[in-house]
Amino acid sequence: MTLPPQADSSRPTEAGAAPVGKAIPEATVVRLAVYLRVLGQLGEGGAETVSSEELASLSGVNSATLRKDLSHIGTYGIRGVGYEVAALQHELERVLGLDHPQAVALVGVGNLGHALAGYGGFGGRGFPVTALFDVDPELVGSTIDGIEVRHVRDIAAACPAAGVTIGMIATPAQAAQQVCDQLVAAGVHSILNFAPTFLQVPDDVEVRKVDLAVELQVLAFHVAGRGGISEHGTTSPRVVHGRNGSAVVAT
Amino acid sequence: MTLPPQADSSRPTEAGAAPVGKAIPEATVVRLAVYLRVLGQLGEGGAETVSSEELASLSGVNSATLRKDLSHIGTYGIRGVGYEVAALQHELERVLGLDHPQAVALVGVGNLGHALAGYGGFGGRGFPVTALFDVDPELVGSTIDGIEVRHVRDIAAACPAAGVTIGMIATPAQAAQQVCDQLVAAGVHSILNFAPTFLQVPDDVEVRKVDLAVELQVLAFHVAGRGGISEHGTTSPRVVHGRNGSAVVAT
DNA sequence: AAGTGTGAACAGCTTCACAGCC
DNA sequence: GGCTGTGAAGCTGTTCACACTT
Repeated sequence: MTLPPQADSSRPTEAGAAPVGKAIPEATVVRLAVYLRVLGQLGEGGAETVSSEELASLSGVNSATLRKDLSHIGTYGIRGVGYEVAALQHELERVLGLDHPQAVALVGVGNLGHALAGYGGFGGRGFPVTALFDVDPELVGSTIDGIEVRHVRDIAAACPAAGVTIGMIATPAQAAQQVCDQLVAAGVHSILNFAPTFLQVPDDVEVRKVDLAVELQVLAFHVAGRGGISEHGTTSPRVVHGRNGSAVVAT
Repeated sequence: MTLPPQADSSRPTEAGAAPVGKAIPEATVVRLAVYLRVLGQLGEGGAETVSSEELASLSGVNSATLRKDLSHIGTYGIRGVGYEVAALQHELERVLGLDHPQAVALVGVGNLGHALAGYGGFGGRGFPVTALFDVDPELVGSTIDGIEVRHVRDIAAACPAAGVTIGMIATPAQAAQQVCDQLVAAGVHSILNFAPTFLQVPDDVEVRKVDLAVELQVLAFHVAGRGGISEHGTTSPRVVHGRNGSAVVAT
């Protein structure tokens, strides 16, 4: 067994016709999502413009990093002033593909899955959960927030019908690969994996993983005394510390 | 498929006296946790030794990366043979600080928090949840899996008493910073943050973040067509595959 | 005066390639 | 012969520093 040695990070591959010239680094994409959230909070707070310094600080990154990130998507700042909150927000939404909702399918409605299904945050933010699957006879047929839980074997049929573009796997590890294969067969090319296993997928499928056990173990490592300390993020930024206290975010 | 990485880096800072000579890169620590899981599976399967090639492939990384990672913690391989599964497993547990349990406090027992509290996986893996907190009067006083939910204001008193070393924040964004400050005041130096906000903490506190909205947005970006495609991991590794497993879903 | 955009320096992590040991 | 351990090379992403704009 072996595999394609692919090894890179950002790919030069241009899959679609994006209005952007070059490829955007993965690390940058992650931060763009963070900036977008902060911009939303700033907008609610009534701010019209923000400086790179301020936006960076609220996002937990270095201001040079932020400016470079934004330079990847074009130039939307005003020298001497900063960025227009609303304009930048819309631009980021467009780049991230949030201008139209992405239907999500959730497989595995056990403990964690059930919580994810009921987690209102998704639907409101452009990620409506439109399909639920499980194998447990007790669950299949029941409904959660108005969505019926169907049997995993229906994935191939139900996902396309529901317009699903993103799949979330919250099953036990042993089942994850199989479920993943079914999602892929159903045309789902983006998967968020909560199961503690490495998923093998074709080259045109994107998998992101959230592994709670690993997160805790990394923290344990730091508790044990080794390692430096800083604000890392799984998803988040680099380091940077801030100052303790002050600066409260609006939300 | 491929994949890059992550989001964080490492710090040179040496916080404690570890038996290891140099500092271990953050990226390496994350992968060590992954290797440990795979070793556990191999051990259950009866394997005595593994080659770097096999372990790497099952973990989704390049074999050279794996060997370099292990070289950071000393030399436990046998040239011409591979690694002893059990020995390496114990060594990794030791390095990650898993030889004694880390008590976890969970703040925010709403939707997600409740699922995390009930998620049996933690206690069994050395991370017993020993304290729960919330502000909702409906929840305070109730018990989940035998643990009483206490009011957030008791954090400072209850955490030290329960021997808490790791805190998990699953509150709404607006409350997160305040809760974080209280955990820090209670002596908790390692925090796993599920709230969508950047937490400001003193230099000696480690924060890791899990942001579901960001994960979905990054996936949306790929659905939208930009970006290369690969197996990324929030937490996870690089590439390479494992084998397709059979097994049925159990939930 | 203030703040963006960016070339260039820097740092860290990954991969190669091979010497050395079993 | 097979496989680990590791110096060296290659990359990617981050940070600096400053020219340029408003």
